[in-house]
Amino acid sequence: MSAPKSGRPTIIDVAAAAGVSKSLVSLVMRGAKNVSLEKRELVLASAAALGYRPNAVARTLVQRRSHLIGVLLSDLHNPFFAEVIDGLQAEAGERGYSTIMSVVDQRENAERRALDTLLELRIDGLILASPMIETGGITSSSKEVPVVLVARHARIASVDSVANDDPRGASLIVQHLAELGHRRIAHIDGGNAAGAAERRRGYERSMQKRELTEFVQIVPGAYSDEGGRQGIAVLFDSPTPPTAVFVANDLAALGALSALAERGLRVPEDVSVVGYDNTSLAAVSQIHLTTVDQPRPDMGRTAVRLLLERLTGKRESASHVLIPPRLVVRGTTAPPKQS
Amino acid sequence: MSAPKSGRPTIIDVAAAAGVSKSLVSLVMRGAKNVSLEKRELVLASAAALGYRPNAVARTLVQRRSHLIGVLLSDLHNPFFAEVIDGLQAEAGERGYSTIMSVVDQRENAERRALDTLLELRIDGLILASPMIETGGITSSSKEVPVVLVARHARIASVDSVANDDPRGASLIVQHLAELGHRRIAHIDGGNAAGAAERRRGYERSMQKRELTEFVQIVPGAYSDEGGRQGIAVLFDSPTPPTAVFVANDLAALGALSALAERGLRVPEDVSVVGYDNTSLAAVSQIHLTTVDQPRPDMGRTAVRLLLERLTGKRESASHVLIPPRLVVRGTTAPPKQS
DNA sequence: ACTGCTTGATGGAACGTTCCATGATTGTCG
DNA sequence: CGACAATCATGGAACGTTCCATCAAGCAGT
Repeated sequence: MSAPKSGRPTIIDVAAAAGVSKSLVSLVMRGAKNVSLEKRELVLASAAALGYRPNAVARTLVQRRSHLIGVLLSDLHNPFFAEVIDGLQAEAGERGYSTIMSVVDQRENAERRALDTLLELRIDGLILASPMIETGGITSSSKEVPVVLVARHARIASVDSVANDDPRGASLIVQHLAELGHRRIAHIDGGNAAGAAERRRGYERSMQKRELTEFVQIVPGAYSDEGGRQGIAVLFDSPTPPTAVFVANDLAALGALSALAERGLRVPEDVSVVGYDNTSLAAVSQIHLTTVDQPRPDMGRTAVRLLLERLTGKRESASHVLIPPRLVVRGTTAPPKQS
Repeated sequence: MSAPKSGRPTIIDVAAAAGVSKSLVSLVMRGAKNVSLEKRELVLASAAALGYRPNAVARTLVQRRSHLIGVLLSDLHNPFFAEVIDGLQAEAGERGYSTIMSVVDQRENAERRALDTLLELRIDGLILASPMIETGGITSSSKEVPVVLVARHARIASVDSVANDDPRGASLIVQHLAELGHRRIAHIDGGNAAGAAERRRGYERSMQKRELTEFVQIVPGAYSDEGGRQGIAVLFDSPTPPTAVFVANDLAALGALSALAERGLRVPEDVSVVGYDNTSLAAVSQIHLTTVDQPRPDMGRTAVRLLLERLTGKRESASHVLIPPRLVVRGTTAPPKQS
């Protein structure tokens, strides 16, 4: 009630203004119910008048929990993660948690530093949407807070994970193409990028199950424009080119489409092409690529759910969730040409 | 030295283990120089042995500053922001700040809530990469912490901003096309989306300056596939179609390309097309769109720099920075057909 | 009228740091 | 040799909350 005081008003200033104890102000701010209506309104009025804002830092210190979930993101450019984050953020919000994200760039130690920052802020849990981080860092973090890995299969027992069922996605593609009448279905793979091995394996097994083993043809590629181009070069310089190509991901599929166009081959009339990931690129009308969609928001939501199960002590053992993918048929697939 | 104590080790535990005062441990952890080598190593050894990690929450409370920059992001899907964030994060890191991001989704009050969370965490400054937030929210936040607006022109005196020089970008496009020999240069605009008015104005003025006023032709569109398609329909149903089209942004330019292809018009042989934004789409080899690039990482870096100028009290008045764009010539522009 | 219960309100300790004033030990210089 | 710095180390207050034990007042039951 004397000097205007510098800095932001605290609970104590509000208490003084309202003529009550700081404890009571605390109770009101937290919405406790054992407070008389009269005092509650008095306190709220004083708080509003002073422009009081609760200090989450002080609260975190005394409660020893922040209600904050840390998210480490390796790459914002990959539109894949944007939707994972959407789901993640929505689920966290509904459960009373906020998320704070740290994006990691390519520089040395950036991941380590970002991780330290998050852990020093005393986040309650950590979600890693980062394929690059080394296993050592993950396990050591998981000693301090629960950790969930997204979009990457984990071998680590102390850590939960949510990933796409890549073999299943590959099998959906083979099924679609086979049902259209294709038999010469080739695969341009993604090298050793995340999920590439699983997609390759899924393709192979699915071909075998359909007794198309003799038509299995895998050529090396990469998750890039160039990777797709090279794959097409190899496949269509051979004496027995395929009638359909399953390319490891959408970006590579675009490269494949370009390379086919340059060879004068029409899609889908001459060759069918399928990608993987259902990136925004695939939906563009000029491209209109048949591909496989992963329910990305679901993956984010599931990650939060797994984390909270650990936080509330509902589960002790690691849980590894596989999310089923979905085929999205667009304009790059059709029955094979009658020859 | 007695019971193992539950919870994480604190500075006091380290002090006890090393047989020194907590103040000394604090000095060592902060890298102060008035500490003997002997004690420094002793403290570091104990800290490592206990697995001590500094608690940023306690530090923030006593220092009354968090060294945290809050970033509010309206839309992760727009690849535009991904690179802004890259620059932002890099610059902040170099200046000893960490960033925490909150992504806002479409739900009611989401922005308000995200903003509150950030402010309650006592961030030192706020960067808004969010075209949707209402002006009222911005000004009231700017009373608590310095605020910088990215990629949106501000009329607010208390807030700094960094934006692209859209009129300049538009003029680069007109210049490029004019130098190729085009005179009938049309513009498909972006309605009232961010920057659209500036691009339209830039186009118009630049045409006038080159004495091409009689060829100015603006048709309504939108920042979308469909917007571009509609623009093409209007332009090429007219008796005097243009030889070149400047489309308001890349996505709309894609729609325009599709629509032109459907009409049997070749790009760039029959018509030249230019987009704006240099999104990853534009670089894809199948599209290879001539467009205008905004130095997005620079915009992020500049935003942080503006913020820190305010934080350190180096500047009091608002600063509004315009970043110059750059023309990226690819395969969708060529000299007009001789007719 | 006394006990015990409920409701509403309170003061003080605690959370894990940093900062400040001060203390102890040594070295330097006239 | 005494005074005075310089160097290294320390204890306690403060930061803004929450939590806990406690208390005052009112009320019901016997």
